[in-house]
Amino acid sequence: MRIVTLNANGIRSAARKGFFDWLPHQSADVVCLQETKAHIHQLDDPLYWPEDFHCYYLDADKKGYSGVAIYARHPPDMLVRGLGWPDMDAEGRYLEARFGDLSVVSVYLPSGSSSAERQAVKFTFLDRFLPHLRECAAKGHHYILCGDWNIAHKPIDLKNWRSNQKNSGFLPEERAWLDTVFERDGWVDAFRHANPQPDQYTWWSNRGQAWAKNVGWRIDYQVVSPGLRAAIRAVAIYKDQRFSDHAPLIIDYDHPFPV
Amino acid sequence: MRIVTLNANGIRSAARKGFFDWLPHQSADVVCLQETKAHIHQLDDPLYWPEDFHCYYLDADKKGYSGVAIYARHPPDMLVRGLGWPDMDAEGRYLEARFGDLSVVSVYLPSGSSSAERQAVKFTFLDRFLPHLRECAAKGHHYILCGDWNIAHKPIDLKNWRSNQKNSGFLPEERAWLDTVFERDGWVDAFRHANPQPDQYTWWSNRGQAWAKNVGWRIDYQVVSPGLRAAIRAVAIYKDQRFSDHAPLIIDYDHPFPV
DNA sequence: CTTTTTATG
DNA sequence: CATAGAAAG
Repeated sequence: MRIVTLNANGIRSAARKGFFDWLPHQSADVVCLQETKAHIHQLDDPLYWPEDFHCYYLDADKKGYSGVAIYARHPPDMLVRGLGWPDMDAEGRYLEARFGDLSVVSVYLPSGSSSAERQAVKFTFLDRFLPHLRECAAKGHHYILCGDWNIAHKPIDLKNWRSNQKNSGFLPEERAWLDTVFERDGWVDAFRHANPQPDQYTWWSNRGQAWAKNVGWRIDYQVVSPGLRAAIRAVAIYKDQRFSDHAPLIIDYDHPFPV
Repeated sequence: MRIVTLNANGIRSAARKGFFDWLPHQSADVVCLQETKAHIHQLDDPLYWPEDFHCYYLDADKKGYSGVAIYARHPPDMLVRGLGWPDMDAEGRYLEARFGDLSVVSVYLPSGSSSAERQAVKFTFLDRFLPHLRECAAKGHHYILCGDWNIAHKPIDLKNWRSNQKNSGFLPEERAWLDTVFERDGWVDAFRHANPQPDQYTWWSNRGQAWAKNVGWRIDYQVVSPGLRAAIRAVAIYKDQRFSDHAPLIIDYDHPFPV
């Protein structure tokens, strides 16, 4: 079972850069996208409805902003649109597809980098999301939460950790929150579980020479429930092409895809 | 004496397209620009202050909107900024440089194409500009009024005159106003005086294949006072490079440049 | 620095 | 269709 996640930074921009030429060659079972930045009526081109997938979009109310999607090779038994939080759901941040005993989620956590107000929104999301994760855990089935969590967990997860300790995305409170998710509650950072190497990033600023110098952050995750830890087979960050300021995170699982 | 006029559709865009590489080779005495679309503090690059010229900018209050400029090889004796009409002057539409017995003007008449409200503004400008022209004529010295008048005068001055009779820029009232300027008041359309050929345009829509098919309009003029009629020596519309959706209009006059 | 809007032409 | 600005990341 192969799952691909990508913050597209505009699905139409990613399309122009060849994402939909690349995708059919990935043998993906599920594809999770974040920051589609489009309303569904702007995606009438068949390009945005790739063959062999069942495609679901959840848009923000605001045009050109946020938005998540899931493409699934097999039709899900159920689709969950949003978290039941009207303020966050208006921003198109959470889409869940249930396949038998497995849920795959495409989630886009708020960025706090643009203002103190947006950082407060991010903290509010974190405050509410932890109980949500605990409800998921209590359900007793498998979860794979794919997406842009907008937090680098540890110093190994970004190039310049010292200078970023006061910047959104590597604040002590944000890191402590991820500690709780991974270390107390037992969720698994699938990429890091399989790859302990440094310099493994999924996002590079567009400013300066960040990409050329690999000055990046690992803020995109596949976070899996404890029962899937042993099923993590292979992990990869795809950097041969650039569809976005983020790179696709591709993970293979032994767990059979429920059909 | 050579005078060049161009609606730059953004002086920074025209710069990217090589306007300031081309300009030094033109032996221009005066250069008139319209739609600079920049505030002067955004033009600190020396590129925008070409050597061998005295450079004057008149900006609109609104960022990125309208704005005119004059570059003069010799320093003018006097510079007139605006027409004394606060509403129009806030839009950066009129800059006059006086050299001895000659005034050279860079003028950008309002476009009416975006709304009925803007068409009303255009008509208001026309209503006030005719008395202004008569005041100029009464002064008894020479005038060369360069710029984008946003009106094609006669059917020969645009490709599709029949279908444009209800469109701003070729309305009967606008054409009649130019009739008054040229036929009653005796101002001279210098390009047409020297070149009676059809298909001589200075603006082409960016939509479709207007440029490739030469579906254009002649809406940029050098309008000269009657005493300069006999001094019109050579006229040209420069189309070898494209700096803008408008083309430079270059006219040589026998009248010696007053220094 | 980039994507996507919006206003304007 | 293109320029430039605004909002957001």
